[in-house]
Order: sequence, then structure tokens, then C-alpha cells
Amino acid sequence: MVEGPPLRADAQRNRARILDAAEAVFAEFGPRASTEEVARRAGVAIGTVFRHFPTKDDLLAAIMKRLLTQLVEEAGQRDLFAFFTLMVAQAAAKKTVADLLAGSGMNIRLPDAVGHLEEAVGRLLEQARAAGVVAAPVRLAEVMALLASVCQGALHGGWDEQLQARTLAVIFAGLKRY
Amino acid sequence: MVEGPPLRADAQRNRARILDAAEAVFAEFGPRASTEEVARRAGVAIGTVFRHFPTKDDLLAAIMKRLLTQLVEEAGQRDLFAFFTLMVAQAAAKKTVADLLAGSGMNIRLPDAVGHLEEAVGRLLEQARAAGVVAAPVRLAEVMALLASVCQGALHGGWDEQLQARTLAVIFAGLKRY
Amino acid sequence: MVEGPPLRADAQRNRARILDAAEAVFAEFGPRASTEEVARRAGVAIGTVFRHFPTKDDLLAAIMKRLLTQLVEEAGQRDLFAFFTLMVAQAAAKKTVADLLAGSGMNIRLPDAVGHLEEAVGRLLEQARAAGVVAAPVRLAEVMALLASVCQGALHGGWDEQLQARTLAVIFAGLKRY
Amino acid sequence: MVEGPPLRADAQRNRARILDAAEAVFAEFGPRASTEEVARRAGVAIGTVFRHFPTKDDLLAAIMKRLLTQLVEEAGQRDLFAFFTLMVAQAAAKKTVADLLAGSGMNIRLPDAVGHLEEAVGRLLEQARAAGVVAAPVRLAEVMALLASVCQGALHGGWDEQLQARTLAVIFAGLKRY
DNA sequence: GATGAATGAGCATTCATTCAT
DNA sequence: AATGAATGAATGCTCATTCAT
Repeated sequence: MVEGPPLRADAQRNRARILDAAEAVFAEFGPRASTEEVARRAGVAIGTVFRHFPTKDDLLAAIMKRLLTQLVEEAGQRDLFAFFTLMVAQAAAKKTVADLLAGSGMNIRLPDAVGHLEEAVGRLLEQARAAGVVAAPVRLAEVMALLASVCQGALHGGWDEQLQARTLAVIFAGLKRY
Repeated sequence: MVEGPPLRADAQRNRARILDAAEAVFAEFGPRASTEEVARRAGVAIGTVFRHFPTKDDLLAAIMKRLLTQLVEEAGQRDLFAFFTLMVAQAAAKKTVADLLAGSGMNIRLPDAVGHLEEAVGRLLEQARAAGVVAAPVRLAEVMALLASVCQGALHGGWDEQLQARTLAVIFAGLKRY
Repeated sequence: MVEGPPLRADAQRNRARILDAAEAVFAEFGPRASTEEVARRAGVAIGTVFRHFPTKDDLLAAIMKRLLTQLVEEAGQRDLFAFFTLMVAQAAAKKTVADLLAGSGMNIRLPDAVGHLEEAVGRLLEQARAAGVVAAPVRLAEVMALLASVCQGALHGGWDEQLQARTLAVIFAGLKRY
Repeated sequence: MVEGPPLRADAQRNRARILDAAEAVFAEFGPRASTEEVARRAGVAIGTVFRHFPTKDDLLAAIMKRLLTQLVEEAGQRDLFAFFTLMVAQAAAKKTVADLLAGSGMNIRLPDAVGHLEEAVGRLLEQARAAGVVAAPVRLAEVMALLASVCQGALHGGWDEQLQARTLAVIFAGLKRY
């Protein structure tokens, strides 16, 4: 990985503001929101956004990476079911992750960040299996698939807490007694 | 529902061709595909598309309605698990349904069509419960939620047949032993 | 060559106005002039320009083709020296031809149009040789090279009539007594 | 000419590096190359470029001046025909001179430097006339015009050595037997 | 003096929608 | 009813230039 020189303090501040703004804007309007809107909300000129992220896809990828990293950290502090529940609860707030993990037309590759999340979930899965709360034949692939699916569903379906709980209950039951 | 005068024969033919073209185009490129491309594939002029569907959203809604109607018919001929499996398998082919059920930025309301689908699935659920293959406390709401979620997941995740089968297996197990 | 259906009358009128405007604008400001300026001068909206010429390069190529075609016609009615003189005299007015023949960074290929011009000059050269006013060993390649060079020179140098005449006199003398 | 205080040693070094970089960059990409690219290749920050040359045109003018000065020196060591040949051969390498002598959209005035070149060529012309290899009535103006033209032609036309030789042969013959 | 981040006007291009033919 | 040309707001991106560090 090529690292440039450390950013100047003001540049670092702007980079963070842009990422925050982008996360909010894309969460609200989806990845089709305009880069201008991101700049406006970050309080910088459009050129500044493009200096930090040469293309819109770079910006989206950066948000994704940050969100996924947060998720990996959160995974370290929970069991599989709790993590599942957390992700679903946050899905709406993290519209961007859900949408972009899904790949809505953007050219974004995040093998590393996604890989780390998969590893983290893998660890949770092993613990769950060891604790006897997930059946032996359940593999990581379908757990990831279910996770992604339910996040999408929650995100777009606008589930209330009840519905979310009942839907997850079905999945958790299935994982336990596969 | 307000019905205008019956369409002229050629107008009716054009309407159908536009819907077919739109289904194909949006399935291939997603809802961001241009209306011009739809017109081109339908072999009509762009103005004709807009005469039949005053906005792009109207066109998308019309496709959705048609697809949902087909789904309702297919639901009548299957049991719950088979219908689930069919929908997931078709998710990629019907990118539009999945995306738009999800509401990717478009302003589309289809209460009727979605309602009919929900009723159809409700009937399958009752049959499944009666047959003892779905646990009593499982409600329609979470079944619909799971259905929508897994379609989204399959669509965007590019699942192979194996993964699809294993993922559905978890859900079916959960429905049975909730 | 693929020919679409014949253009509607209004479209044909606009196409011509755009070409005229483009010729004038690019003659005045060079190929870097904005497409908006062309639209403005043509009295059409920017979208109309892009409907007729999907990229800026297409527009530039179209101008070039038209100008080169005119030149070929003019070549048919003159002898070699007169044609040389005419082209130089028009160089400034046809800045675009000169600049783009030179290839100022644009991605334009006009093999046909340029080829036709070369053929026309070739015919003039043969006549001149037959008339004994051009030495036998002079080839078409260097005549074209001189033609292009002197056009560029006249264009950018802002020659007055005297200078133009004296410069061409040197070249004509060289062609005669090579 | 107004001279400021003498430059600090590092400033002088930077000025030279910027000019070298600019010459290379503009030779490679033409005058449309970005000033950032020049800074990058010079190994300085963009601000430094603009401190030394307040506008891009100033930078281009400075390169021109340096190149023209070199040409004047080279003129002193050659006869007219050799100088002509040298310039044409170098035209591609010195894209910038050719382009900017031509004035491709930039606002650049270099009366002094161009004047010196003209004087140098004037001396070559007198020597050639005295040696009887250029006809008496040939004036400096058309010699300069031919020089500029052929440089432009060679530059943009991508002539090979043969074509270059044959084209110059016509001009030299014309100069001799005007 | 040097640095390099920020600015913002400007550009090519797209596309839903309108309307004259 | 169909056609397809015209519209023009919007978007991603560039780059000369300024100015805080």
C-alpha cells in the first residue's frame, strides 16, 4: 500500500468533514446523490472533494471502508446473534453500506474491507457453534448471505422493531436447528 | 380506478411492446437505464413512451405491477417453499422487481399489486401451517420480509445454486421449528 | 456508410446552423472554444448540439469534412498554383482546418476527406507537370507537406498579401526548377 | 527591463528546474498540459511555480524565450540551409516553440526574443546571398515565414526524414532561383 | 521563500420531459 | 396517435489561481 506524506491538519479536518457529509448524504439519498450536495453539506468547495477523492466512486469506496471497519470492531464485542441484530438495526442508518455491498451500479471494489468483515463474522460463527447455538453444518457463506439479505430487507422495507425481531427469530431458529 | 376510452389496437400493441422492452432493459441495466433505450428496444419513438407512461416512474410502476401479477399467478400453483425458491431463482432475471420493491430512489406506490401478492403468499402460508411444515406462531409479515430480503440478497449477491439452496435451507428450517 | 432516415426539415436547418456557428466559433477561438458558445451562436440549446454531434470531436470532424469537401471542389476549378494561393488566402478564415489537419490534441480521424483532397491535389500536380510548370521529380507527398505548412504559417503568422505572395513565389520557383 | 533583487540560490535553482520540466512537459503534451504536471515533474509544489511565473502564460513565454535564445546561438554556427534543416528536425522536440510561435490561444508576446532570432537569420541570409546560394530579391520576411511554416508542418505532420528532405529541397531550390 | 490545500468558474455530456410536425 | 427534435437543468470532473500554514 502506498502511503503519501501525512496530511496537513486542515486537510485532515476537511477529509473527515467530507466523509461525514458523504455518509449522511448518501444515507439520505442513496449513492445517486450528487457530489455537489456532499460538498455543500461538508462546507467545502467542490474542488476540495475531488482533491481528496478523485472520483465519486473513490468517495463511495472510502465511506464503505470506514463503515465496514466500524462493523468489524463492533463484531469483536458481540456474539453472532447480537451482531446480526445490530447490523439490521443499523441498516437504515447505513443505507450506503447496504446499497453498495449490493453493488448498485457503481464500480467499487473493497475486497480487503469486506474480507475483514467476513473474517470477523467467521469468528463469531465458530464461537456460536462451540456454544451450541448454531448447528454444525451451517457455513460462513450462507451466514454472510443471510446477513446481507436481511440488511437489505430491513433497509428498504422500513421494518419496525417487532417485525425486525420476528424476522430475525426465524433465521436464528433456522441457524440453531438446521 | 378511472378507465379512459379503450385504446386503439395499435396503441395497445405499442403499450405491450414498451412494457416488454422496459422489462428487458431495466432487468439488464437497472432502473437507471435511459428511457430512450427502452424506446429504441421497443421500436417506438420516445414520445410514444411518454404518451403511454407520463413519467419514467409510471413506466417502472407498470412493469412492477405486471411482474407482481405474474408472481401471484405462480403462487397459486406452488407450495410456500417452492414459491420462495422460485422467486429467489428469478430474482436476477427480475432485477427490477427486487430493486423497486426496495424503492431505489424512485417514487413508486403499488399498494394494490403488492397487496395481491401478499394475499397469495398468505394463502400459501396457511396451507403450509395446515400441513405442519411451518410453525404456528409464524406470521405473514415476517414471511414477506424474508421473501423480500432473500430476493434482494440473491439479486445483488450473485449467488450460485449451492449458496442459494443452503441459504434457503436455513430459512425453511427456521420457519418449521420457530 | 450507414445512413439513417432523412432528417426532418427543422432538424436539417438546425444542423446547418450548428455547423455554421461551429465553423465561425472555432475559427475565432480555435478548437478549444466551448460547445456552449457554439450552441449560443447557433441559437439552439446545448442538448441540440449534442443530439446532432454526440461528442465535441464529432462536431469538429464534421466541420473539417465540410471544409475539406469545399476545398476539393475548389481544386477542380483551378491550377496547382492558384489552388495553393487560394488555400493560403483562406487559411485564416479556415483556422479550424489548418489547426485540426495539424491535430491539436483532438481525436479526429478523417482519412476519407483528407484522402479526397490529396487525390484532387494529385490531379493538379499531374496537370502542372504536363504543362511544364512543375519539375518532374516533385512528388505529391512534398506538395501536400508544403501546402499544409504554408497554410499553418499563414494562419498563425498573420501574413499580409505581399508577404503571402513573396513566400509562395519562393515555393513556386522551387517547384518549377527543383 | 526592470530587474528585482537577485534571487536566492535555491530560488534560482527552482526556477531552472521548473523551466526544464515545463519544456519537457509542454513538448510532450502541448500547451494544454496542466501546470500541476509541470510542478510534479520539477519536484516542486504548485505554489512555487506560480511564485516564479504568476500565470501559465508567463511560464510559456519564459520557455519560448529560452528556446529562441538557444536557436539564435545555433544560428551563429551554421549557414542558412543548415539552420533551416536543423530547425525542422528539432520541430517535434520543440513542439512548444512551434505551437506558441503559432499562438495557439495563449496570450504571449515575445518581441525581443523573436527579434533576436530574426536578426540572426538575417545575418545568415546575407551570407547566403553573398555566397550566391540565395537569389538577390529574396527578403528576410519570406525566409522567416517559410521557416515558421515548415516547422509547423514538420511538427504536426509527423514527417519522416525523406519527406523532410524533399520538402526542404523544394524550398531551397526556390530560394536559389527565385 | 516554499508548500500544498482550497477555491470555483468552466466544460463535456446525459436524460427526463415537452411540443411542433 | 405517433414521431423525434429541442429543451435545459444537472452531473462528474478539471485546472488556473489564491492563500493559509
